[in-house]
Amino acid sequence: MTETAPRPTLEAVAARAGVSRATVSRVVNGGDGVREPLVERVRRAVEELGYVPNQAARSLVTRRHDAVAVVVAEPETRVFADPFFALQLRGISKELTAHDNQLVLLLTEGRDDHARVGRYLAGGHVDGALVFSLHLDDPLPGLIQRAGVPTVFGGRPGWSDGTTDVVYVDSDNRGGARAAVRHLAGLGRGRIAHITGPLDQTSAADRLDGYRDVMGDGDPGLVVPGDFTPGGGERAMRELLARCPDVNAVFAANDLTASGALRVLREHGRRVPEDVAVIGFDDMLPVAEQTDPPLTTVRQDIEEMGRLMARLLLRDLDPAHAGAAPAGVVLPTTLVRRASA
Amino acid sequence: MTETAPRPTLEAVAARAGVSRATVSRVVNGGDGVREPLVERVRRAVEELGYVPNQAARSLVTRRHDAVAVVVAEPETRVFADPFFALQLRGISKELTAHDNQLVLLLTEGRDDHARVGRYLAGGHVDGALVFSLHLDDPLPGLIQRAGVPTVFGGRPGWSDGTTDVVYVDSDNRGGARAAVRHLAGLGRGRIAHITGPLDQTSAADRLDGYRDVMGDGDPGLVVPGDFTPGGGERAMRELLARCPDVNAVFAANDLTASGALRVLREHGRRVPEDVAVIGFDDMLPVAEQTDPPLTTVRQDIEEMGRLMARLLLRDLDPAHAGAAPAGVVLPTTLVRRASA
DNA sequence: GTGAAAGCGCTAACAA
DNA sequence: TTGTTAGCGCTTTCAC
Repeated sequence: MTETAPRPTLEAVAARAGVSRATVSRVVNGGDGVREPLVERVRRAVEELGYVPNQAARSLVTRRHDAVAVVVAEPETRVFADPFFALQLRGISKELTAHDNQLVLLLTEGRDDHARVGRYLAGGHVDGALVFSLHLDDPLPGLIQRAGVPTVFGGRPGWSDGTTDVVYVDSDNRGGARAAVRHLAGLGRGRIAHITGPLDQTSAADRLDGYRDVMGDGDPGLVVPGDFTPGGGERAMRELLARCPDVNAVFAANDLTASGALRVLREHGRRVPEDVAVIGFDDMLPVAEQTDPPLTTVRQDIEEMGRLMARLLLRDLDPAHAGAAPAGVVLPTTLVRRASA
Repeated sequence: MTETAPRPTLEAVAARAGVSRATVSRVVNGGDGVREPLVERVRRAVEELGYVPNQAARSLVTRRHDAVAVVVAEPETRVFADPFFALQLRGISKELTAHDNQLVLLLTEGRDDHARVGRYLAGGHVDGALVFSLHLDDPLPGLIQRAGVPTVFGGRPGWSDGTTDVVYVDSDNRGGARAAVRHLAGLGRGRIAHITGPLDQTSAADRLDGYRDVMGDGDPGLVVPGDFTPGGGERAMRELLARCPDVNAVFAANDLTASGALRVLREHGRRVPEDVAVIGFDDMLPVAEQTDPPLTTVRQDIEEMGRLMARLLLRDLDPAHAGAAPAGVVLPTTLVRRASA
């Protein structure tokens, strides 16, 4: 409907400035090696004509796209139900924007989409990819690596055995979990339970490992499965209360889980933190600050993770830094004390 | 680091299949008007060589990109704090994917970004744009329209006076609000309050209008400002209780607001719904189902809104439908009864 | 320092 | 139906 007015080309700018196309091109791309007065003339012509380079034409010859794909596998709605994804995306967006790169979002939910994403990446539409690999058995990461596109993963991929050279950014889930459990122990709690996340995700598995680092092979009945949702937290807490009525502390795999647990504790008349101390994970503000009582939790800087992923990828893409990629970056976590523990 | 193997070109495929480039091009783009045996030969050559069309070269001549920008203005973190945005994005993504279009995400947060987005859209990188215009005074929509890119807005833009031909998708905020308030009235409640959203957003303004449609010019003290957050809901509810202790029903501008109100009501020993009935808006499952008691609310199908936005834009982009764009589409809302009213 | 010219890989007239 | 040819708008040697 809106008729596309024919946009001015390099040619037009060159004509107006009274120089060659090559000179205009040079000016547009930084202006090195062009004498000041000419630069000025060209700049003015660009301005007057409202010239904007045709990216397709440029990509055709440079083979760069200044675009990065962000691949989000979301078999479950959960990915969308918490702000995690959005925050990370924001971090990524900021960093890409700062380096004049575009963000192409690829949402997948199933086998068909995998093939599509593989094709797209292999098709050379983008310079690199940022991939969120949530599940241990996700075929996507492998597919993507085969596509031969420089990639940075968000969260440690499950199959990363440490020897392969995958680049990823992760939080120190294990260390954070340890800090949480130690804090509970330091409060004098002897019966510390853990409500896990879905253990096919490395983040959940790592948090469980952290718990075990501190607790050793204590009462296995104190570990109950959750799924990162409030509902899962409720179910787990009920089970816990039934099985180990003497539990006096809970380390929940994330804040949402903790909020569910909190609700059940209240229901059962257990005071928090007096009777049962509770710690979450994430420090998702809208959750952690709104619970009753406000949640002590392990904070991870999600937006920073996103930013870092983008930074790593762009560096990898930059010819100047070719091949200097580290295997993985793990961001620290910090314990945020509120009222629940 | 990963060396890009030189990808095969049309030329190569043509050579291998023993046909001309034009024929290969035809086959690759649908294969109309090419005899079956040739189609077959070309297909095989494509397969064997692993040929993938170079999108840049194609765009250069077709002036199509099969890509759509999604512009999200998010001056506030709030946009990210609830799953609204993510759901809409998902709907958009699904629809675009189904039509082989890519999603370029443009997140903005401030003046500088506006200019950047304007430049990008004017630069002809994408075929169209989907824009979320949240605030009345947002300069972005105007900027974008000036860029001359076909655009569909998410939510009625504030400046849309109904006469201009903006294309947008919105929920029936006003009708939904009316339904909610009528329901409360039908419950026999005489003192129905409204906690508003930020009134510089059309959705919030429309909900207030809906409330007024039913309540007329009743006690103005029953309308208190909120901001779509739980905290805002708490503050508003406290104010309400202080000002109109006889309030026996609350229509909150969204679920988050309602959750805050609920908390304060509980604090004050008011039973819900016996003493005060409460209705929210959105039917954000993680919120509405988790409140105590579960929230009666007005549901809007957010994912469908996203899908519809994409569909409208793609139709507008399709030469076959040129210029047949409707002004705005308003999706119905439905009252979901749970326990709070 | 600047310009001329040769493509990048593809599509779309136009011929055959 | 198939092939030939002329660009799309840009960057980039290579002369000048």
